[in-house]
Amino acid sequence: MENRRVRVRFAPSPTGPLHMGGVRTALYNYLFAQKHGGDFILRIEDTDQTRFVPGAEQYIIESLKWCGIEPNEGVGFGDGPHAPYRQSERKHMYRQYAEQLIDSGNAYYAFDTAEELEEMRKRLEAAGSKSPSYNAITRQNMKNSLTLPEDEVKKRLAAGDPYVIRMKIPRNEEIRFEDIIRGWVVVNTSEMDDKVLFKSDGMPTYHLANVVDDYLMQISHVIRGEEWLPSAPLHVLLYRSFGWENVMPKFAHLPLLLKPDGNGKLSKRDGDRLGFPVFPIEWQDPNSKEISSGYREKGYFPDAFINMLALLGWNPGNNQEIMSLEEMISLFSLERVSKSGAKFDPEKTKWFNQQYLRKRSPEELAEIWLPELEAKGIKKERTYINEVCRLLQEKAHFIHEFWSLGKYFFEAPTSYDEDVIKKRWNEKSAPFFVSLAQAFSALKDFTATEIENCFKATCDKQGIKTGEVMQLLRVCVTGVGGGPAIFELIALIGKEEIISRIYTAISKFS
RNA sequence: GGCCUGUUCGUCUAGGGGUUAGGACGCAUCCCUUUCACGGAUGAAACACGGGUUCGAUUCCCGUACAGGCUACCA
Repeated sequence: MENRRVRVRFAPSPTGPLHMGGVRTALYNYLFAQKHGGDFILRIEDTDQTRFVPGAEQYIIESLKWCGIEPNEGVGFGDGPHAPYRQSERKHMYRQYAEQLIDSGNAYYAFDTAEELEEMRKRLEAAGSKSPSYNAITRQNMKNSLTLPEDEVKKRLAAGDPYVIRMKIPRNEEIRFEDIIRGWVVVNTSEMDDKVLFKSDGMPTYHLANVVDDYLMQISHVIRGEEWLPSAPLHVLLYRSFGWENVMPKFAHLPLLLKPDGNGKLSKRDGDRLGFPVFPIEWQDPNSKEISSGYREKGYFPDAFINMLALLGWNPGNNQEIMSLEEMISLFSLERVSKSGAKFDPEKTKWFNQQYLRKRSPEELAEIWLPELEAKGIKKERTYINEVCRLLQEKAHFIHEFWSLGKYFFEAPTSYDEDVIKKRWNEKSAPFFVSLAQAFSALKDFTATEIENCFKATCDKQGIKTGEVMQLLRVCVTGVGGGPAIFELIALIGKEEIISRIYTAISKFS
């Protein structure tokens, strides 16, 4: 049991787009599995038919693929020995386990209607109960197979009366388990209620399906969000009731992702309000048609996104922050996951993207940028675009900034930085630029060093300090006051075009 | 309300009975670049509070406060 094969799962329900917190949960599962040479399974928990959202499952699969954290077993990633991996397709498997629990005295049939349950809650509240629930005490006053005569139960079942199966939580017992991240957690069963395990629609609830599937799929570690911590004791009890204690997975409950400002967990609303995506890829709600932005569409690199996410609640113990997936795998451990929730920081996310942008080769960047250029009708040799990318990559956080940062690589400026012109352009400027243009046209090798030498020589000849005209030159050829190394830029754009741009500027400002 | 979990710079975090409490993002100043960015340097900035335990607690224990999660025939 101690040396059992590591098998973990990510088990979302397809009720909407996958939130970045969910992506992080998937990531930690993936890292853990890879680290230990184990399996990572994607299981779709669609036991609630009323909350099914078309497209959500496909969205989850596509998101994981984009992030590069692919399960090696499960829905959308190839069937393994435990197929199917969609709980709706496993429906027929659960009833027998619920019945097994009834036979062993750990569960019972309950026939109460929604109205009767509501009535019970009201009654208990009126009587001053702090937490009105269906439990060891209150179940005695309800309609279930513990209170009804045996033949009435049989009659009701035979008649097809709607029923649920509830867990019979024992009285006053301490349930304890050791969470890898949080240590020992102890809960008394008197705080727990008789949770529904099997619904009247013939589907299991999360609790039953989750435990049964984890058992059947031989899951060794359950790594999930902190919101599951309160129900973990129920799951432990379930393993015990089934007699599966010796193969019960180890638990690790991850801290939550919190909103950047104020308090509370990160929600879709925060993204809208503060202007950042909370989803890995774009999602369109099938009903409202409302679109939620995604990191992919916003121009984030998947590895930058994943790197940022990995460090939100985990750190490798050294000061390294930029890590490839491979490095994360080798460094990862659940013991180094922090206990407290982490506020998401959109600014740092941009920084991560910048780091990855700078690490990319100009060729890779060009490849990504190309469609945008083509859409703009730009036709340039690939080597030229590569060079533009090389010059621009130090200046940007995102590829989509390239165009506004460097469109002058493709077309002459149409506007000029007025502040620079106003400050620097004087009666000596026009003659200087005329002689500079002439000197440029005489150059045989139009290279950065030759251009620089030529520029300095012209300054000397005209008795002008380089500082007086350097930025003017930049504005003349690019229209803007800042940018990449000026002489490299000029060399790249090319002699003829540069000379023409200089003459245009002279006529404009004189 | 009840139960569970948590609390180190504004944020992500390292650390851990004796430290100048370290790093990163962001911010500020300076250097580099006659630009912008990058890079470099410097700076402001934290152990929630109160009791214990101890020679000594930010670190261990207990309370309090605050925060979050859960409290469905949702997951």
